[in-house]
Amino acid sequence: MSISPSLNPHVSVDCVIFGFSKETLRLLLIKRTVPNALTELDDSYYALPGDLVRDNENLDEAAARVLKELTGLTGIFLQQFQAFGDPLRITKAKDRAWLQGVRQDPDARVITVAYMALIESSKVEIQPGSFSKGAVWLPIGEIPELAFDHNEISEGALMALREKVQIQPIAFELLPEKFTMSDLQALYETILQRDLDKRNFRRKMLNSGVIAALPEKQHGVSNKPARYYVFNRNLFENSPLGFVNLKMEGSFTLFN
Amino acid sequence: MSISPSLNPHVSVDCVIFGFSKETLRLLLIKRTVPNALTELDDSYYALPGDLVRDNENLDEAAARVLKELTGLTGIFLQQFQAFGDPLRITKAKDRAWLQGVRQDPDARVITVAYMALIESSKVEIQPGSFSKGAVWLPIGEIPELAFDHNEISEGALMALREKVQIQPIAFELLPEKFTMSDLQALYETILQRDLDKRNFRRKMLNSGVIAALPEKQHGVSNKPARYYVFNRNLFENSPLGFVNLKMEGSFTLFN
DNA sequence: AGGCTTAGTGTCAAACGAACACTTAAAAAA
DNA sequence: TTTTTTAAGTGTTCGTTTGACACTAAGCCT
Repeated sequence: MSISPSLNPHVSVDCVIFGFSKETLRLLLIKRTVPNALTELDDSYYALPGDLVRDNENLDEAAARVLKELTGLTGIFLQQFQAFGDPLRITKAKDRAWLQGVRQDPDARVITVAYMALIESSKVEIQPGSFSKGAVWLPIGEIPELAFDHNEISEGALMALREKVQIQPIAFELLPEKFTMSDLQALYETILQRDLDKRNFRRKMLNSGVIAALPEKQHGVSNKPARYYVFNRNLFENSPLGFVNLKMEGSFTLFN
Repeated sequence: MSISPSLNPHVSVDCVIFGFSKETLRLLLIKRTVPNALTELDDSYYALPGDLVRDNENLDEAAARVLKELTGLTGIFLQQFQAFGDPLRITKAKDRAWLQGVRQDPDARVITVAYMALIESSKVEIQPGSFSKGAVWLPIGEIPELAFDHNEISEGALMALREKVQIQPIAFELLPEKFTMSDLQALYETILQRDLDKRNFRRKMLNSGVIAALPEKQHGVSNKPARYYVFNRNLFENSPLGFVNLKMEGSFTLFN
C-alpha cells in the first residue's frame, strides 16, 4: 500500500485562552523563539499555545492537554469553535523557520482546530515546559502580530465569545468564586464592548437565577462595601453535553 | 527528513445537506458499496457525502467541491459547524472494509470537518460520479445507521441548525424563491419541532422585514389562495462574513 | 464633621410575547 | 346553483420584559 504523505496534513489544536484582570479581557500567549537564526528578522514572537494532535487522543483531549501543559489546570471551560485549514496559512518567514525544527514533513500543510478556554487568570501558574518561555497575558486590544493565522483565530474566538456570552451564562468562568455585581457588570461590558445600565443589569441577573447572593460583603474598602455573589452552577451542570437550556425566566439578552 | 505517516491523520470534510420537501426536513445521503465483499454483512449502507481535503484547497473549498460534485450546485449556504476527531471513530467492520479501497494509509485515523448545507431540494440534480449511486433524501426521523460517526455528525448538524435558525434568517435557503406564509411556518415548525401560533408567526415575520409580499397569489388551489412572499436578501448580504445583525425590530426568537 | 467614592435602590412608559376564534376565498361536491 | 370543504387571513387583550432615568447609603480618609 503506497503512502503519499503530502496528502496528509498535520492536524493541530490551538487554544485561545481568555482571562480577565485589571478590568481587561486578556489572552494568554506564548513566546516562540526561532531555533536557528536563519533569518535576519526578530527571532521571537507570540503565538497561541497549541500542539499536534497525537495518535491516541481525540481533539478535546489534545486541547485539554495543551491547556494543562501550559497552565497546570484541568476541568476548565474549553470549547471547540472552529477549524482553520487554509493551505496558505503558513507564509511568514518566521513561521517557516520555526516549523523546520518541529514538523516531520516540512511541506505538509497544517490544519488546526481552534478551542477557546475561559479561566480565572489568577489560578494560572505557568508550568515549566516547552510553552513556558515568556508566556504572557496580553490585553485583547494590544495583541501584536502573531504566528501563522493566529490573529485571525483570536479574532474568531473573540467573536464566538461575544455571541456565546449572550446566550449561555459562561462569563462566570472568568471570575473568581465570589464576585461583586460590579465585577460581573464590568466583565460583561468588557466582553460586549458596550455600557450596560447598572439597575437593569442587576435586575436581570438576579431574576435570571444564575447567581446567588452570599451573606458576606467586602471588607476594608474605602466606600460602601459590595455584596458577594456566586454562580449558581448546579442549575446548569445536568444539561446534556454541557449545553444550557436558557428558557429560564429572564433570558440572557443583556442588551440595553 | 524522516516521515512518519502514522502521525498525520487524514483530513476530510463531510457535508450534512438539509432539504425540505413534503413537509419534512431531509438529509441527502449517499449509498456506499463495500468494493470487495470480504464481509458477510450487508454490502451497502448510507453515509454523508464527504471527501479528503486536497493539497491545494482550504476547508470551505473542499466542502463546496463535495457539494457541487454531488448536486451540481454552487453558491449554496454552507457553513462549518464542528470538527470530529475521535481516534475510535472507525470501528465498524463495514467502515474498515470500505476504507481499504480508498485510503492510502489504512491505519491512519481520519479527522473530519463537518459542514451543513441548506438547499432547496428541488434544485438538486444528482450528478453522475462517485457519489451518485443511490443518493437519497431521507427524512430526519428515518435516518438509519450510517457509516463511521455520521449519525453523531448529523445530530450535531441538526442541533446547530435549530440554534441558528432562531438567530439568523437562514431557513429561507430551504424554500423556493417564492413561498407562502404557511410554507414558511411549516418549515420553522419542522425544524424546531414545536407548533407555532399562526397569527403571532405572521406578525413577527412581517414586522421583522426579512420577507416581502408579492402581488401574486396561488392559482388553482381548492381553497383561499395564499399570497406569495420572497426573502429580502439585500437586507443581509452586505453584513460582514455573511453574519447578520439581528437587532432589527422584532428579533428572531420565534418561541411561542 | 465633611468629603470622597462606589453600592444599592424604584418607577414609569413602551415594546413584546402568548393566548385566543371567526371570516373569507376558492374549488369540489351535491 | 347551492352547499360543503379546506386552508388563508385577520385584532385584541393581558401580562411580562425592556430601557431610561437620579438619588440615598455605607464606609474610609482627611
